[in-house]
Amino acid sequence: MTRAQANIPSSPLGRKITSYMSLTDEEKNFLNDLERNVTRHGSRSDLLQQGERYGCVRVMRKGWAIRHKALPDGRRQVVNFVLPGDIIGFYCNLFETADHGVTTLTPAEVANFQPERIIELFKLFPRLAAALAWSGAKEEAIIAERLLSVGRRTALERTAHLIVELLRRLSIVGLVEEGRFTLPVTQEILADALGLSIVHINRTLRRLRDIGLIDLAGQQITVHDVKQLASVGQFDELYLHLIQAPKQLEHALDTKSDRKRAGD
Amino acid sequence: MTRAQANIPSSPLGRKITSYMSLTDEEKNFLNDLERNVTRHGSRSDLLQQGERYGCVRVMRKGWAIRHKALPDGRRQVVNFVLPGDIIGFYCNLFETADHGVTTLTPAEVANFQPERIIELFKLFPRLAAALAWSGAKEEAIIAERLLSVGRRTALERTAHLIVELLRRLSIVGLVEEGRFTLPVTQEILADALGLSIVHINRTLRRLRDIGLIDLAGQQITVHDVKQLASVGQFDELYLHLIQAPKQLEHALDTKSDRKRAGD
DNA sequence: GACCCCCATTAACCTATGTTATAGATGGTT
DNA sequence: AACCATCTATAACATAGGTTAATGGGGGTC
Repeated sequence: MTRAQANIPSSPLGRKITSYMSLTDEEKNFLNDLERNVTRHGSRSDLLQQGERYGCVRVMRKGWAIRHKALPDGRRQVVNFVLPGDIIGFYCNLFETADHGVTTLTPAEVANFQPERIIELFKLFPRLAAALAWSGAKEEAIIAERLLSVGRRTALERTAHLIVELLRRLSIVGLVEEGRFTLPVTQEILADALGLSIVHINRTLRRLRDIGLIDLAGQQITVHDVKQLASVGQFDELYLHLIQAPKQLEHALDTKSDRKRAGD
Repeated sequence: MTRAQANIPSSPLGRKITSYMSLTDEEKNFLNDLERNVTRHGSRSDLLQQGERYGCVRVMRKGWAIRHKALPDGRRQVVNFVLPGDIIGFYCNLFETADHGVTTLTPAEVANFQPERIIELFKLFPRLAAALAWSGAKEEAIIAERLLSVGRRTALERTAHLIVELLRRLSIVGLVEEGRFTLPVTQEILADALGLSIVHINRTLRRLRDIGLIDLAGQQITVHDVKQLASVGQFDELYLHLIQAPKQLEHALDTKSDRKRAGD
């Protein structure tokens, strides 16, 4: 348990949590240990199939994936994009079977661990438990925002919104350079994420290019004016806050509850 | 701390958790104590406004509410229905401001407690923490399923699906009698939940009535043949499982992690 | 009992988006 | 270099669902 090593969490998960809450060496070691078992997967491979029994909890270390649900007749909805540092099936392991599938979009590096370790974590490291809970709440907020998109935004607004969302999420993990990032996604997947047809997503992207808001070159997308794109997408600042860090989380964990506990 | 009292949790939350996991007296007492501070609200009153700072965590004891998000120009999406026993803003309290509003649809009875008590709960009762985490995951699953509805199901399918969902969720709390329950909801709210216009929801409900799948009399809705309605809505059995109890949760908490812990 | 407001209902018309079809890129494989 | 599978791109056409507008019912309230 070297101090120097422990202070630089090698796990993307640890790095993500560290960005909004400082961790003790013990906590960092636990996280690093969690992610010890890393597997590699090709592009377009299923990490989890809808209807399958949940196996282990996974953390995306490198690459992209999608969470998706399908109807019996094949219609499909992409629920969310899984980006580096994201957790897959954290709580869901408590369910009997998966109600959604997870499929990689690129070659991916994934850390795997047994769900029991989550329970262990809940018992031994309440601060980590709360941090992960927060992370789960964030995921829910993202899905709810997408529901608003699909339910109430026009195709143009939806598409603009998604691009801004991905830009924001990727910048946190350091994957955006001067408004440019890799979008390893076919138009079919975009369509399934936005509840549109593949033809209409094509039309919509064309419009965004014609307006001059984005540039597309293969899988490279460049956003020229984030503010303008955000305004087209009616991107909500509140929702933005959610993607950022909760300042009070650490404070709450360190101060308030210790006080309470002492009083018990 | 009377044993007899503790065994019958008076809190709907406690009752809900008890339905899938047995609780110790200490845990029950903690939950009962959480819900000590009950407030009453009229119909159509805001329990939380979008953009507002989160105040306290709430548990719906009686009545219905909706979680909703709005766009600047007034378009609105109902994210979920809050039914008796549901928690409002559990994890979200870790956020700076609410990204959604919560409004009652009926007179309501709500229990309130400070977010610090959640942290307390995480530190003192890991089993409860896991149970609540599971509850949060269930909520996410419901929202994801609605996303699938709005993104990929037709108006008729969506509407049928929602009715079956509400029927299922309400039966768990004992609010359905012979396929009949109260739907304290205007067509405008249904429209906002399903991403449809108010006119089209009307058309769709008429179709469901004409087919003979449902009966509407004021706020009383009767489902004649759940199976058929579920099949119209492409209601997924997997998703159904999620609404039921997780058999393994208690087991996992009692067995596996204690073993681990002992080994430490 | 007259007035209102909110809500459900329907009809007529309109449009954003879906569907079908075709052609051209792109990139990997033999 | 020819082949194949995917993917993008457009055009032409179809439709599910949106919009506008008008009507009527039910339940408060003065």
